[in-house]
Amino acid sequence: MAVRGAVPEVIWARPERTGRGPKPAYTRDDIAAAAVRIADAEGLDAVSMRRVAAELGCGTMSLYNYVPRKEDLYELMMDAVSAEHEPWEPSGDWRADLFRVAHATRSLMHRHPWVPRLMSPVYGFSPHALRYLEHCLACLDPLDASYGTKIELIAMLNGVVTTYVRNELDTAERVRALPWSEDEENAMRIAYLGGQIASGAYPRMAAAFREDPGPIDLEAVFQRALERVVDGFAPR
Amino acid sequence: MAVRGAVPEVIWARPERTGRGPKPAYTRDDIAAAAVRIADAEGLDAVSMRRVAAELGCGTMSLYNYVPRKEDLYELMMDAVSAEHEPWEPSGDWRADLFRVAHATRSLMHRHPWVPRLMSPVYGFSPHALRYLEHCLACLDPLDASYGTKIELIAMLNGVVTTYVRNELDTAERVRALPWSEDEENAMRIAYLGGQIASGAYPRMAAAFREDPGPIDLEAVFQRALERVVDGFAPR
DNA sequence: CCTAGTTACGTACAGCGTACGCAGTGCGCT
DNA sequence: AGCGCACTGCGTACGCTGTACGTAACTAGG
Repeated sequence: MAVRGAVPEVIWARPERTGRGPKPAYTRDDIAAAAVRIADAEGLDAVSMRRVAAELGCGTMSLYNYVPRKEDLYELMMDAVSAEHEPWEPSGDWRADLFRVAHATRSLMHRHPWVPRLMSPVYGFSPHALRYLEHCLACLDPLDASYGTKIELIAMLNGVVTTYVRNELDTAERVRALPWSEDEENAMRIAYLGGQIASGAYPRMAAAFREDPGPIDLEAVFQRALERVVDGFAPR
Repeated sequence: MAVRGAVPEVIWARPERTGRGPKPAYTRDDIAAAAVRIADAEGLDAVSMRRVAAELGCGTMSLYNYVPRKEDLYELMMDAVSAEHEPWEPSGDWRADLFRVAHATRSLMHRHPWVPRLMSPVYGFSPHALRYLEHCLACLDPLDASYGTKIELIAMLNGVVTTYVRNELDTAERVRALPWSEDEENAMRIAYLGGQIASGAYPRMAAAFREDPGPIDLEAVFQRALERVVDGFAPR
């Protein structure tokens, strides 16, 4: 009896090729790459089984031979982008190495703006995600702490990076679903916010808006956030 | 000419009642409460325009008189749960007050497990979200820092709380969409992870798993994370 | 060689967001 | 007072989604 449809099994435990029957026309990498290409160009919501199949040039239902559920397609996508994280030799300065990893993750998310939306611990155990985690732990070898603490630190740093970049990209990613332009979206939100502030109901918010911050350097704000998190864990 | 369908306007700027025509049968609060009830009981994906209309006892398209787009329904839901955040008189100990806010947010998310998935800066400017933000700033009055820094701190703390609770609830929320049970899901992931670790390709991960952490106290891990973030901002 | 298991793919179904048309209602203006 | 218009309520319909299922072609193991 052939295994049809979804079955309780991680996609990575499924062999790509079993030996019997015709040779598969595509690899998992082909499929993941096609899905990533669509998500990069048209947003995550454009990634449908039909659309990916069309991108590959096969029938919709053929895709289900490779990917039992849409959820598994997301898992392939997240693993594919994790593969962009090429591990390097740790320098011995764990703090600097951690910052380097964080900046690499941020730029990865800028290349693939849908990643923050998909970020979840359940995708943290794909082959390339494990390689990434192992590399982070290698960077932390010089730090004298338990693995439990190190993993807490990595999780928190990843969380902060994700949150931060999500805030950077959120409107940009969601604007695709809007029936109007990003400018109109921003204009209307600012107009409403201005009205609320002017109402006097939120005096501290009003004061915050009056405070002149000077030019905002997103890169600097990000770096500052990273340093604060790391300092909270291991004060210098 | 009547305003039909979506128009570039925040839902909060739309008056609930304009004076002309028959009296609306429902208030925004009714609608938000119905949607929240469904999301709490059956998960966020069960919240569809049809389902909410059915819950209210009206035709699907009648809902569009109140809520121009589904996105606005989410905005109503997020404001409705923000309203559960009743501001209190700050104690003068901003650190303790911040922790109290964070714990309240965490327990709110446990009551409404779909909140982390919806958490986004764009919902941060609804009436009750503004009230919440103003209250956080009030708690930070004793802290000698610019409003810019204070807002960075609040944003980071909220981000950490969201990330943390999302990790707690993620599988539980997503298990509803799975064609198998949560136990099977966990079992298969652990089985795969165990195999990978045993392969020897991830020595530090393997060491981390051999390390006996003793009983894990989620509450303590959470509190520790909060303290680390706050310490990173304002070392004692 | 045979046959079981696999690939490929068309059809079909239930559900989604929502555009549009029309009937009925009651406020505001003349 | 009464006309007209803005509004509410709602049924229908369109294009989209994930995916269950049936069928035909193919190929490797016994």
